This record gives sequence, C-alpha cells and structure tokens, in this order.
Amino acid sequence: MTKIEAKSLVDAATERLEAAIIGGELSPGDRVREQVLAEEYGISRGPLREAIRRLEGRRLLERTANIGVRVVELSTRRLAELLDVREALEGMACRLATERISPNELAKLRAMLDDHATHEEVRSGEGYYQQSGDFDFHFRIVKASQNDYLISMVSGDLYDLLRLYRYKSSTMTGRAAQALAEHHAILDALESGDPDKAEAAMRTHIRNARIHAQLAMDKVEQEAKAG
Amino acid sequence: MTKIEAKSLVDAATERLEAAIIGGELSPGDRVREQVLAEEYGISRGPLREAIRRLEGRRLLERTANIGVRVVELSTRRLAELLDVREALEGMACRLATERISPNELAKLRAMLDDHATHEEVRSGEGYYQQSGDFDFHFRIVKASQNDYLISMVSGDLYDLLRLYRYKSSTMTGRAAQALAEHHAILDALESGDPDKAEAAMRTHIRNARIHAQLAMDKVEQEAKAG
DNA sequence: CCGCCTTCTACTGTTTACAATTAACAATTT
DNA sequence: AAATTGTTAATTGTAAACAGTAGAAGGCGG
Repeated sequence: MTKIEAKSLVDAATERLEAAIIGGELSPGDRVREQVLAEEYGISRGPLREAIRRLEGRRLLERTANIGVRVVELSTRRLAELLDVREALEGMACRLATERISPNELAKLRAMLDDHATHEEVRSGEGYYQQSGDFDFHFRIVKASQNDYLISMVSGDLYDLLRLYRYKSSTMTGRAAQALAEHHAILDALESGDPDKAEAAMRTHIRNARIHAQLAMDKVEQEAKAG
Repeated sequence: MTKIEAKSLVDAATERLEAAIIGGELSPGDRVREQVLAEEYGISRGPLREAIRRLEGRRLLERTANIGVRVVELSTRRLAELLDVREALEGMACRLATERISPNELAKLRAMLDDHATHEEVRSGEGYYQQSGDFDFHFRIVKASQNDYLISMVSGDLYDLLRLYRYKSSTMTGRAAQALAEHHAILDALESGDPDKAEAAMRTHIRNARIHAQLAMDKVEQEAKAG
C-alpha cells in the first residue's frame, strides 16, 4: 500500500502501472482488478481507471467491456509486427538524424560505443549491455531526428511494448559483439552525412536483431512445448 | 443534447468526440470543458474524462494540469513531422503488402483506380476525390500488409491527425491527376512483386504529397499574415 | 491614475456511493 | 448423471457530491 503523491494522481498511477507492467510485476495476460490496484496505490478507482484508459491507448492494456482489464498478450506474431514498425520508424529517425545531428552529439555517441567495447560482457558475447546501452544508443539517435512525434512514438509506445518481450526471453544473448559492430556501422553512416546509407544501416541492424529475437522466442516456445 | 446509448458510455463518447474534432465541430486550439460537453452528450463527467484520456493518448487532445483540455494545435512543423512518420509507416506497409496481397485484392485496387480516372474532378485537377478515394486506396494497402499494429497506428491515430490538416487547408487541389498517376505506379510496383520498388513508389508518392501540402499551408499562413 | 493584493468564481481533480452486468455455483428437473 | 435454470457474489459502469487550484474581477493603497 505504498502511497502515491505527485502532480496528478492519474499521471502517477499511469507511471506506476506502466512500470509494473514493464518491470514484469504484472505479466502479459494477467488480469488487472480496479478495486485491488486502487487500494494498493492508495487512490480511488476514478483516477486509476483514467490511467488504465491511457495505457489502453498505448496498447499495453486491453479492456473487455464488463469483463475486465488484462495486460496485453504476447505472441511471436505480435513481436514480428512490432519489429517491422520499429524498422520503419527508426530507419526514418536515422535518416532525419543524418542531417540534423550536431558534431558534439556525434562525438558523444562515438565515446559511448568506445566505452561499450571495453565492457567484458560485450566481448564475451553475453550481451548484458543490451539492457541499458543498446536502448540508449537507439534512443539518442531517435532524439537527434528532432521529430517530436517520432520520438514519442518510438521511445514512448514502441519501446515499452518491446521491453515486454525482453523480459520474457532475454533475447540478445550472444549477439552483443555483432550488435556493437553494427552500431559502429550506423555511426559511420551518420558521420558520412548520407541519409540513404544511414537509414539502410539502421534498418539492417534492426532486421538482424529481429531475426535473432525471433529465433530466441521460437526456442522458448519449443522448450515450453517440450517441457 | 442528443443522448448516447451504446455498449459503453466511454466508447460512445470517445467516438463522438473524435468525430467532432475530425469533423471540424471542434477546431484546433479550442478549449474542451468537461462539464459542458458531458451535459451535451447526456452523460456525467466520469466517462467523458476517460474518453478524453483515450484521445489524449492518441494525441488528438492535450491536457494541462489544473487548466483544461484543448484540441491539439496545428503547425507546419507538426505536419512535417506527421508526414515523415507517414512516409516511414506506409512505405513499410507497402513493402509488406507486396508479398502478402492477394491477386483478388490487386484486381480490386486496379478497378478502383480505373474508376477514379473516370471522375471529372480528377481530370480537371480539382481533386475532390482525395477525400474518400485517396484515403481508401492507402487504407487498403495498409490493410494488405496484414500487420495489425501497423494498421491501427496508421488508420487509427495517424490518419485522424492528418484529417485535421485536410480540414484546415483543402490541401490537395490541383494534384489529383498526378496523384492518380502515382497511385498507378504504386500498384504496378505491387504487382511486380518487388518489395524495394513498392516501398520506393509509396514513399515517393507521400513525399510529393508532402511538398504540396506544405506549400499549401505556407500559403495559408502568408495569407493570414497579409489579411 | 496605476499597480498590487484580496476575494470570488468557475473550472478541474478526487472520492464515495449506487446501479448494472457478469460469471460462478447450487439446486432442481429430465 | 447431465443439463439447465435460478440465485448470489463480485466486479465493472455510472453518477453525483466534495475539495482544491488557477484565473479574473474588484477594491485598496501608492
């Protein structure tokens, strides 16, 4: 019953509920009961319902009339759909960033990748760095596109959904080294100033990640079937 | 005070409010007062607030804490942002559709374009057909992508926002003939089965529409300044 | 006459209580 | 014994009352 106290109860509840979903506290398919959650958050059902509606709009929750609210269900198909959209959106972001990113920001990105290279997890191919480092790299490029709509779509809605999958199967094992190389390729393209090349590099990277992610999910599914 | 009576008051209110915004009943920048609107729809503030929160998530409305809700403001910059996203998303949709569209659906699209060609408005370059015909053509291709996430993003959120602009400046005058030609080019690419070509054709089309739309908006703005 | 402070109004934010719908369980009938 | 129907408990849907905040209007002092 940890209380919430912030600007708006709806905002606070939204953030907290979102965090609970992304953090795995609430699993995909779980039922969300208004009364229970409202009491847990120390608020009444009104604001909580409004928070739910927001997340509903962002496709993290699904409501069936008179039945209830559930955390969105996961499937390989949905993941494939998300990654196609991600390829399109981040490809465009990278294209736009090519002409808008500052030399300063470019230097920072370069430093970031250099730093990643020193991490043991990357060289050994374990890929823990994906959790923070990868998201950070992508996020900064999206921000450099300076397209607010794009930024909010990708980093708000899309990444949230993707994070759900990351929790289910820690997808990125064994790909860290290759991913880092691809990041360098993206950065090179950005520095070259060629938008076509930049978009292509980003899309190749995401497409590779996609192949890997889906293999991992298929594997998880098969194991579930077998076990 | 036309009453609403349907599955859920929230759903009904959402649809009606959305229609009011898109239909121009509520203009961009207009304030939305909860009490007033609730009475107009014959419901109480609770459901209405939830409906507002949904549209907030879809970026049709903006809420400032303790101040109120406004219909989202329009600007050339925002339009440019939307069209960049549209290019990315519909380009991807067209790519996916290339490999998934049925011969039957292709034939229907072809028939549709043939029908458009007979319309006088198109040949004379007035372009009324844009309102329904253009949206229909694009919508069907997006649907043919069979990517539900993509479909809901484009036809749900994105088109709604774009429709706002269409109301402000009837953008597409004088471009109907060219647009139709571009539609044919897209269809040809789809039939060829080459995803790269199909994506490129769609993106070219949207980029051209974008140039035209922005010229129109700049013109409107300059007239506003002058008048 | 101008500017600042106070008060008041109107709106949004939140809670509580009530109504309606659903799903589960039990009892009765075939 | 199985199926169907009635009843009940739980949960969502809705409304209305209450609280808090921002902006406007008016009065007071400079």
